[in-house]
Amino acid sequence: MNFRKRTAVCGELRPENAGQIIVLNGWVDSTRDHGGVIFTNLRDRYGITQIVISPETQPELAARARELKAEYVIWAEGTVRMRENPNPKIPTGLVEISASDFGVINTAELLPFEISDEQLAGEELRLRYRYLDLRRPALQNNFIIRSKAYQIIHNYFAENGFLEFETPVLTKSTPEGARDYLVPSRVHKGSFYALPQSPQIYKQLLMVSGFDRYMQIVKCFRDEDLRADRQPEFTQIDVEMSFVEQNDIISLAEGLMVKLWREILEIEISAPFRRMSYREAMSRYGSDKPDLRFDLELHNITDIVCHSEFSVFALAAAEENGAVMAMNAKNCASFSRKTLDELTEHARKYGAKGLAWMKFTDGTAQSPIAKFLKDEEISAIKAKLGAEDGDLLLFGAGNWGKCCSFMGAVRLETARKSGIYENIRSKFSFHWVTEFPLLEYSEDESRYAACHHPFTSPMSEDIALLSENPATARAITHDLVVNGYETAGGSIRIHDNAVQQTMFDLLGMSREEAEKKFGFLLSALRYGAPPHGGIAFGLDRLCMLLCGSENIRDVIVFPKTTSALSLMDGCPSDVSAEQLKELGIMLAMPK
RNA sequence: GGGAUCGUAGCUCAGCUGGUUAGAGCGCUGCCCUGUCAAGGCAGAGGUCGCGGGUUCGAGCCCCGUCGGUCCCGCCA
Repeated sequence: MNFRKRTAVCGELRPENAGQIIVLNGWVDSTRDHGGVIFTNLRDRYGITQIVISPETQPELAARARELKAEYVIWAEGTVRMRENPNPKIPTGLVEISASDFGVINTAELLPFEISDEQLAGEELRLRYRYLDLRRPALQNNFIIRSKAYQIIHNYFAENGFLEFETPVLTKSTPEGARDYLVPSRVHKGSFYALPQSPQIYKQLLMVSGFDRYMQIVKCFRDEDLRADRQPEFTQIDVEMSFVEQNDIISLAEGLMVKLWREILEIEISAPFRRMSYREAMSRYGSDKPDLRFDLELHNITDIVCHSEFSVFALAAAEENGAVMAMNAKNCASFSRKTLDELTEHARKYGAKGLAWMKFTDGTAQSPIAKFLKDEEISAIKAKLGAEDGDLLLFGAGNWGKCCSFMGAVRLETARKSGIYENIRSKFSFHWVTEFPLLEYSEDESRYAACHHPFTSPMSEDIALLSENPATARAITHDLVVNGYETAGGSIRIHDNAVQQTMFDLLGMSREEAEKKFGFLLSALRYGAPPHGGIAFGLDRLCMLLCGSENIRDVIVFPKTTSALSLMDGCPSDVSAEQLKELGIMLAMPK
């Protein structure tokens, strides 16, 4: 043993410990040498404790203390005592350790950046040295929260009679959904496993097996481009239940949210959460995952402007599924021309051709399109949107769905630009979006694709629509939206083989193909499948919200960059020719 | 696949319209200092301006390409 083992940690000492002789282990956070007195802050994951050495009475100790550098690992023994000058900024700030001895356990080279939450180094550098960045108290706190969440989740589901399973990671590639990560088989050259996008089919099969209540905290993999809230490998809380209807799944999920927020943040959130249909979410907020911490609702003014002389409005209104949508940005008449241009540019990114605006000041409407609108049209619009002096109205026109979604993007951007965002940072909103369309038509592939996944049950009242007008059929789905993030999603599944076959038919999948890809599931559905459904939570996004972060990398220990690289270990990387040969793989694109 | 933006000292950044020897704060090194906690004072070291090419009498700055970070669109059952 080359060090004195700690008898306390750096975050725990308080005035009541005064007089005790203790030993601390930790990292040198900083040293302040005043000549006549030397202070060293020792840090571990529990906190920071100040150690004091007095050169006058401890010349040998002081000489060694002057050799200490940032991030050395040391042990220090001493007496806890009250400080002459307390530091109210840290929990241990009332006490300090008067050192009697210390030793260096390990030295550290000069770090590539300072371990500090105050001024962050570039993210590229911090990712390259992720193990050092993870020493930062703010990041450590995120993983302490994440760890608490694991415990709460396991307990919650255990208390509710759920069994935990581990489903395979080497699985079968399926045609629907995201791009798969593939793993070549050595034994069967030319064949591949896929890493799971989610354990969807396995959990359904466990229902057929009679396990009734399944849960798993599980890694999932999707080979798609990254975002601030999306990583190629991420963690789901995967849940499936038998003999249930949608309400059972929803209330179970609500119970978990209440418990997480209560036990981690000491915030009481009220359940049941508000529910709205997909159609309502799209038409009122322009998003299937609206942020309901603020209003800025969209209004359909197609009826008011359908005969307008402003041709953009009139043409959109005349179009099939066309619409003119408007939003009242309260008190935003002060937006500059530049800000309005930026909003328009933002709308264009989401497929808008343009964005019209109208400001109300001193009782008059000021707008580039005012000259095309009749007074009665303007006053009808004003009345419908409740516009008053100081308000800014924003208008979008076009296909209803597209129009709603770019206006939804404008809604969020307006919230950011108006300062609404600043006031809602510490708020939380939870709500459900249900009744998603079962299918959406893919222009690219000239066929329907499942909105959720191909095993999602249609609403019973919409089953007839599957043959008449598939695009209008709704599914029994439930998405949990927290602060505008899709935090969980699920559905009641098809437990009837005939309905499942109908789905595959609609997806343009031949009987042979369906049999080849999903035959095992179709078989299972013929051997006594209970009605079942479930939900999967994005654990990383949940943790991000609990940590008050807007970036998923803050809650993933070793994340990838936007280009899916791991800067720390340098993957993905070359493999040897021997490895490739063993797998029967030849590269078509040698570097 | 596309758009925006960034890359200058170990770190965070400034660097004007292209013009002499590229700056600041922090950190680092040395010295001083008895109560700091972003300690303070004095002195010092430290630069392939991401990389490659081009324009120009002259490029950190302009142009083309490329690599990397971030954010977004598409994509993400």
